[in-house]
Amino acid sequence: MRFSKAFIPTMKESPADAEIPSHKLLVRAGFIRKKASGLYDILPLGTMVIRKIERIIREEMDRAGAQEVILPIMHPAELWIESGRWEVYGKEMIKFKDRHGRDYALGPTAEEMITDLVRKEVKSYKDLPLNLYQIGRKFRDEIRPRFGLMRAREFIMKDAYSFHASDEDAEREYWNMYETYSRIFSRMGLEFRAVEADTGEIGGKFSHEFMVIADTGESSLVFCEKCGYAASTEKAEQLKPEEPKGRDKEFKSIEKVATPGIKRIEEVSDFLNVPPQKVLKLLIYVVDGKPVAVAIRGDREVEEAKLKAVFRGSEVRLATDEEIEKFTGQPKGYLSPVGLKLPVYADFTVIPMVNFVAGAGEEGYHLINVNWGRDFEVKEFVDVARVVGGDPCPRCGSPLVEKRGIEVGHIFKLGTKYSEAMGATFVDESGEEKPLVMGCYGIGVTRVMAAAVEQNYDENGIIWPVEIAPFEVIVIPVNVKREEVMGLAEEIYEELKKAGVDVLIDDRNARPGFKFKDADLIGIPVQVIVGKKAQEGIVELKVRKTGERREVEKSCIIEEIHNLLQDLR
RNA sequence: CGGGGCGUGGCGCAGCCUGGUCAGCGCGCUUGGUUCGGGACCAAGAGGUCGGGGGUUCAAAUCCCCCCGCCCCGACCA
Repeated sequence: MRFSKAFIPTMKESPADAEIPSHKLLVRAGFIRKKASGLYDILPLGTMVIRKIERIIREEMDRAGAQEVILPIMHPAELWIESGRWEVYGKEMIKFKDRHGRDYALGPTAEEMITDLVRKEVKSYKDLPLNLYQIGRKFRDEIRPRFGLMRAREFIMKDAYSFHASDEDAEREYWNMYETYSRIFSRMGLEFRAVEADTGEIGGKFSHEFMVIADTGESSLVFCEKCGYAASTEKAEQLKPEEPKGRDKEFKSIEKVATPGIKRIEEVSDFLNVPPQKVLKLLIYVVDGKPVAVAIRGDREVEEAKLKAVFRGSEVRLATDEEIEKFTGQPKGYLSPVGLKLPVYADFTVIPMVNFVAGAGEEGYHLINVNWGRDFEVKEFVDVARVVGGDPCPRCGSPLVEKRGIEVGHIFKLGTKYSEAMGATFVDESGEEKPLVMGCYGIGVTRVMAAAVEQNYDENGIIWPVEIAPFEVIVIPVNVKREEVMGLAEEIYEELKKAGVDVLIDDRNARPGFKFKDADLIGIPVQVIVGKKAQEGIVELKVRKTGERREVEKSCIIEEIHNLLQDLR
């Protein structure tokens, strides 16, 4: 590709509406342009990156035994009504009517579409298992699209769906996809973690999110460097502490102290001069309309996703002030587990607590030297606290590391949710009709592009991993008017092309500094600078990532570049 | 949806409070020339319904009303 002919509109300044690095840089470097909120044009460079990402995904999915299909983007409403999701998916789905008044949606995901296809064609266990995938556009009318490609309303996704005769086989495929995804993201040169994820209403342990590690990530995760445990903080478990032996021997007598106007944990902690870890926080939640009292150590936070899982609720929220009064008869800010009308569920963090502070159940007073078991009963110890970095690993006890991540992939064992709703059945070996067992597996292709930038950039621009870089090499003739410079540059360019290297030549009649800036900005991994020593047949190789430069004699350029690219992979 | 901010040539912005001499700057673009290893310089140019509509006024980018678009934030006192 010749830069002079290519559509690569770079710019010096970041667009005013871009916030995060990937958004700014992808726009500045000419990979994308915004069309409207959450909608982007993907320019030639961006398209090249997307194609490379897709190619890796295709190769690995095919290798794993999946087969590619292309399903309509327009989804007939009937299928969504059948699965019960027409209403549930609600506002996020873009719905419209055709000229006959029939309802359709632009597909946000394709469980219904694929299940419909498979239920019509698959009748016997002999046709199973089956894993079908597609790479295409998805539409989600997000409440608030943001961060460029990170949360767009139209995006490219690879979605795969597998069908099985048994739970065991679905599980086997789940782990097959787990391995496949790990290979895919490794090949892309990304630092990632597969974390145990919250499974929402479906339940079970079979859901992993693949997170690209980046400070700007929307979700947080913890992992153990020793045993490999990794989980989203929406899911991460706590190591259950032992109840200290003889803790009752330490019990002091409970006392009521005046704490006028002191409500918040920090205020209480300051006022009574005790660390927040010695204060009990009591929260009233409403789980599917019913009040639940949850006690937790004062410095910790409740992870609502975990709470939801523990109480198997579909809707969890904090109680309002009025509800608190109604449910407990106590004033907000001074809630006490002692004498509480509701059963107290206590987080694991409460187990080791002794002689702690709690509200007194009346305005302006707290209790000190409170002890569970003596002063109030704990109905059950539950694991609802949000795990943070430094907490012990639930598997091996080593300290966990906490990082932020961008979710680029998600694998899920669906079970029979859709097959039952939509009557997708098969006949097994004994002639019995059963629902198909399903799994689904997604990768956000456009998001991978953004995440790769988010993880790989510096003050000068993007630094693409070789495997997904739009070009592997850029040849920069420093002065296109000097024959020996241009001649050598062209020669190298042709040779690299012949050698199968993706190469761009910056044949623009521009000053060198300008070209260097652009080359850094668009992030091509290896730069070949043809300049001063062209006459002697010597060029300079520069590695974008490290800034390392070395002079190379013309005859060994191809070999040197191959080695460099190999090292960078 | 609630809260905040923004909308002025392709991009980044100033001007708005205190209406008039306010259509401006930098970058980019065109032409000519000089330059040529880290976003050059000189000269001459082109390019704008000041988001849209309505209103106030002798006069509106500027004040008022409505609409549209874009960005950011949105639980954790129990």
